[in-house]
Amino acid sequence: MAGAGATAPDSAAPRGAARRRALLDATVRVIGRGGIAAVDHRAVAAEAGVPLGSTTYYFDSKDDMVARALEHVAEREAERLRAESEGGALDVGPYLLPERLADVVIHAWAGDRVTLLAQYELYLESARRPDLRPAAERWDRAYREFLQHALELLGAPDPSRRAHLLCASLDGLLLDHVATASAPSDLRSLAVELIERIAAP
Amino acid sequence: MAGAGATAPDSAAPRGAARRRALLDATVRVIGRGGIAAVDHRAVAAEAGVPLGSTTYYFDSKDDMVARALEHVAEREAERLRAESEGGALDVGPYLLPERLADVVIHAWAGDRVTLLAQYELYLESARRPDLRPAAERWDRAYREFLQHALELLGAPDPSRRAHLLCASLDGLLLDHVATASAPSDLRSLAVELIERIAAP
DNA sequence: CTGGATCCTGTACAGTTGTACATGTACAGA
DNA sequence: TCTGTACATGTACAACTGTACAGGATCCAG
Repeated sequence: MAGAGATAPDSAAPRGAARRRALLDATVRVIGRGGIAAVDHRAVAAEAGVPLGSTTYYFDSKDDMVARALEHVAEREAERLRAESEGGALDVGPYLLPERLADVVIHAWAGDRVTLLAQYELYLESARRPDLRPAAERWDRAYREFLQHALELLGAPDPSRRAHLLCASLDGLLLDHVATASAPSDLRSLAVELIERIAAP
Repeated sequence: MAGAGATAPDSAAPRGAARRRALLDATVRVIGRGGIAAVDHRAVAAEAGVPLGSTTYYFDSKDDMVARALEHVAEREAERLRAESEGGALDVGPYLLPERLADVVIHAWAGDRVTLLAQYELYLESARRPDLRPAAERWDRAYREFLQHALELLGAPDPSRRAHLLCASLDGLLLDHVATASAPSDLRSLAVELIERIAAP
């Protein structure tokens, strides 16, 4: 109680944290629906249901807003994958693992095309803005570690390289899916085949 | 005048065609460097070295400009792949074909990161704008037909499905490459492995 | 040469957008 | 209760952007 902050229940979560998060979610939705070109203070504020002034209170600039939005989704995805990995999502036999893996990778996104589009948009933006690279790289790393773990369970050789390959391939598959709005069942079947082929000795 | 135009040597290429193309190329460069968000009449005009007024003369609107830019790159890519396929680019033995194929897919892009970024940006935009879908689909189809032809040469079963899989996977690999600016030699080696695995019986 | 079509461009302007800031309000600690 | 700090927002404005358009240059058939 003495020394470090005692009475404050949550010094890491200042009062405005919820609103800040709401603004970030709104930014992601705006990007998903209209691309980064559609991001402006007024659109984001309206989407979040807050007044215009809030956007300049929580973010230094428009670029900052986009940068935080990337960190936001990257952090969320990384955490989700870690949780999925530590929880027993992959604890099925090697025969079922490819299906299970495909579901984990796909399912979380299948329902939310807008967020998925925003993720690609932000990922692409990170190719152009060096300040966005660290967050994008953490995201990538979490994704690959997740896949590597699965590949190890499948007994695939050189799992690090295979994870790289699988990460990129599945990304492409998902991009194709989101662009063409293909049927989810087709996507799943293609993902499973891809996983099996890349895991094969 | 009577009947079909006789004297006109090139009724399909009106006088301003070159300038129009220059504007489209400029648009692609602007997109590649700053995303679709960076596209505005003045930036494109400056990039093309033409006055502002030209942009409104050749395009109905900013959206139209972006749409034509997508059609421009899609058409160019489709033609390139068809030419590559009909010229003997793939006429090597099945042992060398994967390497050759990887080179064709990669090499044309390796040198021009900006154009590649623009292509992804535009492809993503086509996921949001229905009017861009036809061009994006023609692009996709040309890409897949090229890959299918190669897969047939490799004796892969179900080449249509495999081409779909390979198309998406290579796209993902390239996206990863362009985002992380990875070494081209790594990219090539990964692409070859992917081709071999997807072509395998 | 003439007339008309096409090509071209500088300028103007209304609408939009990023951002600053003055003016508050809520709340924790003294 | 007082006070400082974080939270909040309406308003203002300079800069930017899309687009219209008047007027001019160039070309070519007749």
